Amino acid sequence: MRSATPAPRERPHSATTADARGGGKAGGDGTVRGDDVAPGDDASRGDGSRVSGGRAGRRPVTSAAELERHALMIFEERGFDATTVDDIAAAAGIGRRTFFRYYASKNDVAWGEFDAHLETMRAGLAATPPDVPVLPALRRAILDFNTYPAAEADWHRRRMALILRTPALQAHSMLRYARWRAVVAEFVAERTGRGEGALEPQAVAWAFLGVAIAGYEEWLVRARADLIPILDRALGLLVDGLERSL
Amino acid sequence: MRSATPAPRERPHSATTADARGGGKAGGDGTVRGDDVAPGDDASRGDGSRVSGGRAGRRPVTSAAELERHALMIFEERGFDATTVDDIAAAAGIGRRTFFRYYASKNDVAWGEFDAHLETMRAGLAATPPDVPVLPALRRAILDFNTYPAAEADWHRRRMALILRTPALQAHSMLRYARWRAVVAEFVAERTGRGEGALEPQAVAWAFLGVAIAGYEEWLVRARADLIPILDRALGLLVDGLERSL
DNA sequence: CCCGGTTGTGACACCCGATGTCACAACTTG
DNA sequence: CAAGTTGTGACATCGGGTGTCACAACCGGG
Repeated sequence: MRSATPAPRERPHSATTADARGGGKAGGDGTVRGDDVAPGDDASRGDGSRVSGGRAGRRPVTSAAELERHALMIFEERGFDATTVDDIAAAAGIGRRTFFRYYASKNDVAWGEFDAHLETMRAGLAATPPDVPVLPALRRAILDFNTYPAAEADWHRRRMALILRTPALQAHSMLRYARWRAVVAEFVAERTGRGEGALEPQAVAWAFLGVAIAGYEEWLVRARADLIPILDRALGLLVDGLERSL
Repeated sequence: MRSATPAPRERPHSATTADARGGGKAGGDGTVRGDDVAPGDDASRGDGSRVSGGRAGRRPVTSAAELERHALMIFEERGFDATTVDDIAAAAGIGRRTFFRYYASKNDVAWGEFDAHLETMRAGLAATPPDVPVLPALRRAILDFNTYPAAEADWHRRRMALILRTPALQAHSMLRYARWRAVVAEFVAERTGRGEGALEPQAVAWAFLGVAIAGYEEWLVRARADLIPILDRALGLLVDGLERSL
């Protein structure tokens, strides 16, 4: 889901991209930050064969996933705040302006294709048998939502560590969380026959979001632990009642 | 707590402040946004009497509270994003740079003296009799924390509406919430004998934060409702157990 | 093989939030 | 009045984000 690198082609006329500095009214001397990295270290195709799937127009130079990889590595190496968009763009071999066509902001890179993933949770909740009570249904759906193939576990951990430990990203994540909560609230509203904006669905959504994040933070602290059991314990606090669990 | 306007004095040599535009290398034509508003509409003292409390140095031209008032009004009128820091500074009759000496960012204006207020909650929790169970103690403390004098109710509503409905502020608020959660978690940790960073204290803090915000949102929707009963109902969801309340 | 339509990129120009620096204003105390 | 202290304003600079426009690269069809 995360590695769909499009068919790579060799880059003709790539001479200009080295000095790809956007913005900056400053007529200065250049301040070349990133070095001229090849856009992808994937296997390069020798011939100029046409592999395009009948799609019109110029082929993308990179992909959102590849940008995300570059960005995450630089973030980890230099820190999120100290990394400029130009750094990421240069590392990916694209211009600054192009970066913003893949991601709306520097913050958004960290979350990748969260929204698409979220849709699967919505669908999963909608498909829950009606005889499963609301809270256990949520518990199950949230666990599923956060279940990743083992191969991606390390990647996921690094991504979440970045998100949950960088203040700017913590803040920005609120907007993602809002959509996540909307999905949960929608389900609770439908199940309990209340309006989606009513207190109970919203409160439940908030509460589940909160304990889930607490679970994530616990997971990040425990070096080699599995996420799911911890998350399950956190969700259990709500499902079984806080009082009984303290 | 919020209205401590310092003794106003007439402003000598105020001629320059009209064109108080900071930054901007642009040698453009000016783009004068805010009009030259008087810094405070409070009663002006005629004589130049010395009322200072023995404090050395130049007296502040304005105050954080006054800036907050100006800012909130402009935000409501023009929208948060469309309001520039220069607008606020101009309205308050100060320079842009001076604004940032009162508040670290445009976002921070909205929250005012939240941190100071938070300390009282910490103290209140610490002073809770040990025979009161954890969850009811939290419920009580949170209600107290959000109890404002009736005179400030409208002000508080407007402030929270701004915060909870402006994406940029929603995001930024995460950082305030983190400190709020830390206070709650500290209390729970002490009561339950766990580490402050352990899963349960953090989860409880998150959950209470969440339902409290849900309560606030409900309050904002209901035009003339009181905050406290709604908030109490939201907190009750956790204290009494989610399941029993759905 | 050129031609128009489509899609992606790069350069340029700007806006605005935020920060460091420094000179100067205003006030207190001696 | 001089010296020390505190607040303010102007200047310069950085970096994220956006609109615009020309151009590149690919498609199909004539």
